[in-house]
Amino acid sequence: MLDKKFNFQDAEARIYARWEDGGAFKPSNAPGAEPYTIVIPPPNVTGSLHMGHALNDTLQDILCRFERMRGRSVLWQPGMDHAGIATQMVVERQMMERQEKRTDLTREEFVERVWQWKEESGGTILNQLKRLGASCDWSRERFTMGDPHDPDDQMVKAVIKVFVELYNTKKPDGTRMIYRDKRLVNWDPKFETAISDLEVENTEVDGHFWHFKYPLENGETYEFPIAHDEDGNPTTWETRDYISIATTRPETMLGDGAVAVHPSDKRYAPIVGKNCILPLAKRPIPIITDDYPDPDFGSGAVKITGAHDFNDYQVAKRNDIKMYILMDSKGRMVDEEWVPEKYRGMDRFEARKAVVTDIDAEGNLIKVEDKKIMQPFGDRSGVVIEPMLTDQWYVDAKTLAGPAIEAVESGKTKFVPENWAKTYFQWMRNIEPWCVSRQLWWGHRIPAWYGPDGEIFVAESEEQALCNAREHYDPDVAVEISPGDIPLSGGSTDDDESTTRETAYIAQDEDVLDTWFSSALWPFSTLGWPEETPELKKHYPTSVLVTAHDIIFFWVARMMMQGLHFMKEAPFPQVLIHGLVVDEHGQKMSKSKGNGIDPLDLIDKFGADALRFSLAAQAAQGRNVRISEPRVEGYRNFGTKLWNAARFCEMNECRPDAEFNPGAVKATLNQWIVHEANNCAADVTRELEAFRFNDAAGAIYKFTWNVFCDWYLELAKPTFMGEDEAAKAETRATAAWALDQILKLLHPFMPFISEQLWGGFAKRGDLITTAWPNADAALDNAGAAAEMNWVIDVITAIRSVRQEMNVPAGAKIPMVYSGDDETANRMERHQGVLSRLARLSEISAGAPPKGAVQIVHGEAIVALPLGGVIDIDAERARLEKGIAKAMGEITGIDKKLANKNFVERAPKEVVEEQHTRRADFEAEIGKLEAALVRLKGL
RNA sequence: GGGCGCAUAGCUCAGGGGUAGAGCGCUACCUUGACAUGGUAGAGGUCCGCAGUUCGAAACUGCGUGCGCCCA
Repeated sequence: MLDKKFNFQDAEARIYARWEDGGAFKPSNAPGAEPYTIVIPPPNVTGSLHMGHALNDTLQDILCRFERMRGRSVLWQPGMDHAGIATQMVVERQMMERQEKRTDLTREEFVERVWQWKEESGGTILNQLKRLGASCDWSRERFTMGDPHDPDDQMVKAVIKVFVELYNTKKPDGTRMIYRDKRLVNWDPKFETAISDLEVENTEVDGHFWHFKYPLENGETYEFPIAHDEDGNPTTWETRDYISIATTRPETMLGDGAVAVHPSDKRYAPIVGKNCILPLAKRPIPIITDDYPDPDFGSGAVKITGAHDFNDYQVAKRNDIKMYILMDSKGRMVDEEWVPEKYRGMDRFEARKAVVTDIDAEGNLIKVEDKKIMQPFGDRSGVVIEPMLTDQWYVDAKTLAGPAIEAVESGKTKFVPENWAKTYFQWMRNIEPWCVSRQLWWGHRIPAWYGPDGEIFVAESEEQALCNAREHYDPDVAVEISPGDIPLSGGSTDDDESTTRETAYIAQDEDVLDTWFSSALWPFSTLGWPEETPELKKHYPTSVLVTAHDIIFFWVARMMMQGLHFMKEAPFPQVLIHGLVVDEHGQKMSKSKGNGIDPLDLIDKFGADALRFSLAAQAAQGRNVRISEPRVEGYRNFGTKLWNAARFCEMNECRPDAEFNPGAVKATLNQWIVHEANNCAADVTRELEAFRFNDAAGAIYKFTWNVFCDWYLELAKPTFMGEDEAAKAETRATAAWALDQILKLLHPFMPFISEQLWGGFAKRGDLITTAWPNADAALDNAGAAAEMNWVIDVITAIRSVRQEMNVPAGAKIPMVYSGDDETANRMERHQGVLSRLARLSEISAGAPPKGAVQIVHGEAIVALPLGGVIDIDAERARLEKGIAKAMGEITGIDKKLANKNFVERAPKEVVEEQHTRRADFEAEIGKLEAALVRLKGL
């Protein structure tokens, strides 16, 4: 006997272990099983499960379980990425607590610490995924940094190979697919590394707008208009010996290389081409024209700081303006001649204050305005990002993007919903060179070595780099790896060498690769690439990628580019973009808002099944998922409902029968539930195939609760309690079969409770690997459906009137019906359930007795003689309300039918339908009016 | 400034050229032998506004309003 409720706390871990130990998560080797593959969007090794993961992984698990039951050879490939900055940050913070600094250690020692940390505390998220029920093949777990104990780890090999191959690929113009360049990057002064655009969060903050005077060189003056008439023509001028500029970042003025105005701006025409003197630095800089300045904004003149502003950088490049680097890696003013001594070494914010004060002291501060400004922050560090001119490695993303765009344009890869293709195209078509170097210690070290002459040797190994270098240098020169960090130029003879050969020392690049550089290879590196493994052959391309839209740029785009380049085929034919998980008010969950809900808490409280079902049931395409406790609680209740239905089945000895043939049942009730279950299977299958998780979940929910529990089991009760052993046996077997259908269809959504109930009834294989129920048109039975729906409607109508007439719920009352032969037959056949569910004392045929409440049900009239208890006024009102409603419908229909255009142009069936409806309402009114007449006869 | 999306019951949302739906909440009644994490019945809607297409628009198109998100 089942307990009163499902004890998920005990069951979940036990069931999960059984699946895993039984090998259910491994791709099957069944002959003919088509592969079905999903690579997990690798969570960050430092991360823990949040709602976004819960949704993402629930949807993937639903698909995997669904396809596994459909007989596919399913591989859900799990693993994590090494999250360069985040991980380094975590380990450094841990060291800080012990009063240690990263720089106290050598690079090797620090990296060793990171690995140690990973062993001890990394990857908690993977265990959390197990609690969610994720059916990943854990034996294939991969990590973007590879396995440190395996010198031949191909996760590492893959990254190096990709880098080297891209470097060695020269385009027709002679440039390489990976190259080194000096460009403006987002610099994070806290982590002292470049970061990607996507790791920058722009936030509006309260700032200031400082207006400065830049005096003209040699005391030049010009007439500047200060008043205009209605047509905008200047009417008053003043003589100026300066140009007015404004900035939100005053400290950058020390790096100005020019002042730009719009070529059409007449106000400044007289001084274009002349110089002004940069305050403080006392450097003459030119006044130039460029389309960038907006004449209507501020003074219309813009200072150009090419090395510290993305817009200015473009202007400076266009106009060949000198760029002055102002800050070091920590954001402190540099010790360079163009920075006045006073500011050197100052922090950038300190320098800002000093610059403003000093310009004011010079009399060149015009005014300060309060202004909302968009400020870039590092999403990990939280500090203000500084645009900086640095040397970095770049991937020629533009070239890689070509095939990636084509794949989506041609439909080889489809976004679901397809709207997201626009976002993808917008990003891809405007793609910038991809900066892949990071100034960190944790990550894949860039396989590039520098020689003393600046020559770069990119190679898959140190040995190969040496080899390349030996070819490059004069045969007389010995080539060795530099013992220090910096390549030693030339060098003297070695002490212990008897030769007098010169030695060229080469040294490896200090930097590491962007984490996404390795994540981009995930769909093939995890399958064994660059080896030609059987897994790679079988599971690439994967079947679908499931992710939220916020990662389209980060990851989807990059996997498309690398997959197409190295595998010559897109990594997935479909990209399913699901919504974000937000709180019950629609707000994005975030730590700072404190509105985050921990999925583990919900699992503890309501079980993994309830959480999963909540997420799936709300995962409508194009919508965010709002999660709230009451909702999850509701689906926990759904599980309990199912549990109790199963318990009821058990009590009534409904045992699954392997020989049972649903197409051969005799009782209408059983034919009907077979029909309904079959429809449900069709619905769930269709919706899952189309990624409409909410509709799939809705279909199984409705069938379970509103069809099977509310009606089938109730309608079956008289049979279970009756004497007809044959009917009892058939109904028992049918109930067991229908419950089995429910368990199978529900399994992808609620794997634990379904598996538990499946195993609770009979000794048979695990549900997880049981065949999915395919809909079978032969099981449709419209006749049975019509009859049972009629029964249900009669019961509902009687119940409704009982409540309305305040008949005590427990009281049994007689019913008298009149109608045609079919009605009589149905009343006869279903009298048991009618009397039970409508609480009738007897059922008889005949004219409605006096003093009876009368229900018009299709062609039949169901009368309930209530004797003295009936309130004649209330009954009259009830009947009149029914008449009024039907008349209202008829009025509407008549209006349509009176419209010539409708009758002539609407499809025949639609017109016909209106006639039928009208006749039905007409008949109903007739019956209701007759009922009124009888009522008056009381 | 560019792009995307949303507006349907008190709340959260499905739906979709002809007849308006769910969950939660609310009201009343019910401890009937699976289930009170339950049952039965009910109240509740100018489907944001305006115009167009159409025989017919809540649905399709355009404009407007309001609210989100992304990119500059």
